[in-house]
Amino acid sequence: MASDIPTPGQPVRGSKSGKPIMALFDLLGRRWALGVIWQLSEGALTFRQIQARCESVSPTVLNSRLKELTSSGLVARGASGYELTDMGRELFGLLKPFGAWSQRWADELLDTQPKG
Amino acid sequence: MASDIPTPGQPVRGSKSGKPIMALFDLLGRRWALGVIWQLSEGALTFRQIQARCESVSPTVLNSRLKELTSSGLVARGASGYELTDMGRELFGLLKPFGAWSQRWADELLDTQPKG
DNA sequence: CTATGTGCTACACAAAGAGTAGCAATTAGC
DNA sequence: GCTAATTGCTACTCTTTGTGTAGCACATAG
Repeated sequence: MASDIPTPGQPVRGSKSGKPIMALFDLLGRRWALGVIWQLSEGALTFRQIQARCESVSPTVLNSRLKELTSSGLVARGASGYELTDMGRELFGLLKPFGAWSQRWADELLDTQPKG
Repeated sequence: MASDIPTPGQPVRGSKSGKPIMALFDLLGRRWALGVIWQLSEGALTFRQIQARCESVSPTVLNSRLKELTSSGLVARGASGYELTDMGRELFGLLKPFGAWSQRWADELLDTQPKG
């Protein structure tokens, strides 16, 4: 449903105050939301291409995420498929360092917990 | 269940490759995961304090998130409650800019979509 | 032995997501 | 116009995840 897409300024799941950061966390804390943004950072992709890159995402969920991200102004439909908007690319800019960090996290985690 | 906590290096929900970034996105893309890290950034909090700050989080889910974040090395139990580890604080460092950005996002969004 | 606060568990219910099938629309070749 | 392939997407059933409320076991304070 379009109406439960988290929007800053109005109450969202888990935050009656509607604080922008909570709306954002609600939006990004849904399955595949972060992954879709990540995939689109390299350029526009069609629906089926996104599906293929996010191995197990069901079309139902992908469609929901795309609608949510679209009406949140992070994704738009261009000639060659779905792509990040300016705001979407800004957000990816913040997300980008997570890539390198996750590597270090993985190393440290596998070091301290060698198979658990 | 402890066994389906996303861990880099082994397949996670949505990524058979076990890429660290996908494990991280899986971990953070669960309800309240981002919010809990955000709340803990200001200092240690007890279980009930976290509950109170994340208005509608159920104890079931909060307990799951805390277990996941703990065994992922981002959160630990100290004398005064749950708190971020060094890695957790590092991750919050990456997350921090999202606060300011979400404000601008909110402004721009409410400007282009003035109520819907 | 009550009173309060803690971390949590146990349900019953609801919402979100997975997985598969398949349709309407478009493009291409014949 | 008919077939075939590809696209975005809906429909459906089933499983997983999260909500909401109650309440227990433990601790500290009186």
